[in-house]
Amino acid sequence: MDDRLKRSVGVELSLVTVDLVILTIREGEATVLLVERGAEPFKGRAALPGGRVRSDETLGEGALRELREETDIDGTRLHLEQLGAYGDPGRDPRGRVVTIAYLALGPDLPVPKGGTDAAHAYWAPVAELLASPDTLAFDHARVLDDALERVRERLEYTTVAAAFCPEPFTLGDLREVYEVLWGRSLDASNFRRKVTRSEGFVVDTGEQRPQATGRPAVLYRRGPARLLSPPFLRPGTV
Amino acid sequence: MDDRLKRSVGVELSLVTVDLVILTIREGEATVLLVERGAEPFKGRAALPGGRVRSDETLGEGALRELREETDIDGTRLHLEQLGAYGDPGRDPRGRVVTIAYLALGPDLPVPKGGTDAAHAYWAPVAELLASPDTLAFDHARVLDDALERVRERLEYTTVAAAFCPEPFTLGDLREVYEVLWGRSLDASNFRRKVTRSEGFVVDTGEQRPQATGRPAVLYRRGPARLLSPPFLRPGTV
DNA sequence: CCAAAAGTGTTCTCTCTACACCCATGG
DNA sequence: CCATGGGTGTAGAGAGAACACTTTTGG
Repeated sequence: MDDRLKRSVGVELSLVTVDLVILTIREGEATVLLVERGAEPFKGRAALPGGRVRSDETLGEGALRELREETDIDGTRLHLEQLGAYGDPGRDPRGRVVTIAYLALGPDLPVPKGGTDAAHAYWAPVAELLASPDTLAFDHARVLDDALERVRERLEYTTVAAAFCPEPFTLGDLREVYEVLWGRSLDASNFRRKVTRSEGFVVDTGEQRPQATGRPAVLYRRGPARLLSPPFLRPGTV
Repeated sequence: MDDRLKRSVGVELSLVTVDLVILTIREGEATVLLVERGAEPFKGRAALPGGRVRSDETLGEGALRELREETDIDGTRLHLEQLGAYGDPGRDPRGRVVTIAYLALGPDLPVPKGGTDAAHAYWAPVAELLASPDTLAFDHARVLDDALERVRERLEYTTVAAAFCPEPFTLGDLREVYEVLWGRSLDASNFRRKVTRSEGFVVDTGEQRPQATGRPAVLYRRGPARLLSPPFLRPGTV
């Protein structure tokens, strides 16, 4: 921090942090990565991973660094986008703390246990957290809520759903992402048409994967398209 | 700021500001409210109105306060939403400054001249600013760019377009908002059907307004609906 | 053969689009 | 009467919803 800045503004400074909402699908449930806080405030409570932004990095770089430090996940392979800023006075008992929340979406990833900073990181089902919001430290329940709504909306207008699937994936895998996050079942045949007719959403690998039961499914990879047009609107929002 | 916080984090603190992108339509052009900066850095340059967030207010309250102080506009009657956080190192020569940008949409408003803080506030056409981005201080050209794209998207999925029209307004007025911001002309009859069939978008007042030329138009007010479903997709995005 | 999931086809409906056409006003 | 913008009607194309039906595997 530049000395001139400190002098000119006196004590009107804030602590700025980044928090990460890292979502994935595990065993048919939307799941978020949490850490157990090791320091006050909220020591011992569950919280979103995050930390202070350094003065020589962008907000996005800070998010990637915290992701690596706290969870040992390489974020460059995840979908990462800014969710918003949270700065209500009183959201942190220490005083004014503004946090920039980031949304990270990825396939089910193993979280290393033991040895590292990430030792205390674990996956938790989103549904339970939203049902009892006081589980989470700070205003993280609200951040999580906003993140989920953002994801549901992103599924409608973009191809990010594929970010949840480890490659290669079947159209059934992809459909499960929508079904879990939207909380409703979709017609498999209409879903197939929608996805395969959206240019650049998925790419056929030519390979197949035998299923636990039923006919083997063709395997796909993520395509180059990022936006869905026309969009894939949630049924029942009308 | 709590003393504990200052001690615990040392100098890793940032200045947090809010910046406002206040958009309106004036004479058929998208227009943004700017101020001439009265202090370094960028003294004398055009910039988005904004300022420091106080420690006892929310980010949104800070945005409303700055709006009032710098432009004398009562923001409670505008559409106000958070756009995002901008915090690249180097965006402010004084050091690390994180700004939370807010988007404000409203009808063409008179800006008071003289006497107040708002004396140096004025409307500027957006097109010229985007064509020569170095006109604006800091990274405000990028913020403005993001704001415009956000607005164009909001027009598709929400009823905010009506926020640009002083009440009561005609469907021609409303259509102009779309045409100006999307940069293309729309079929008037299809537009009418779309709007009047979207429940709660506009409310018929029963009154009429004589036009400069042609048949008088029915006057409407904003309806209670905030979301458009089905959305009103931009033509040609496909 | 049966269950289950993949994948195809069909029909109905709704929306968007384009464009023709009528209405009401000022000049 | 004419130009102009408001407002209505209509035919065609395309997308989505619902659902019947076929295919391909494991058990």
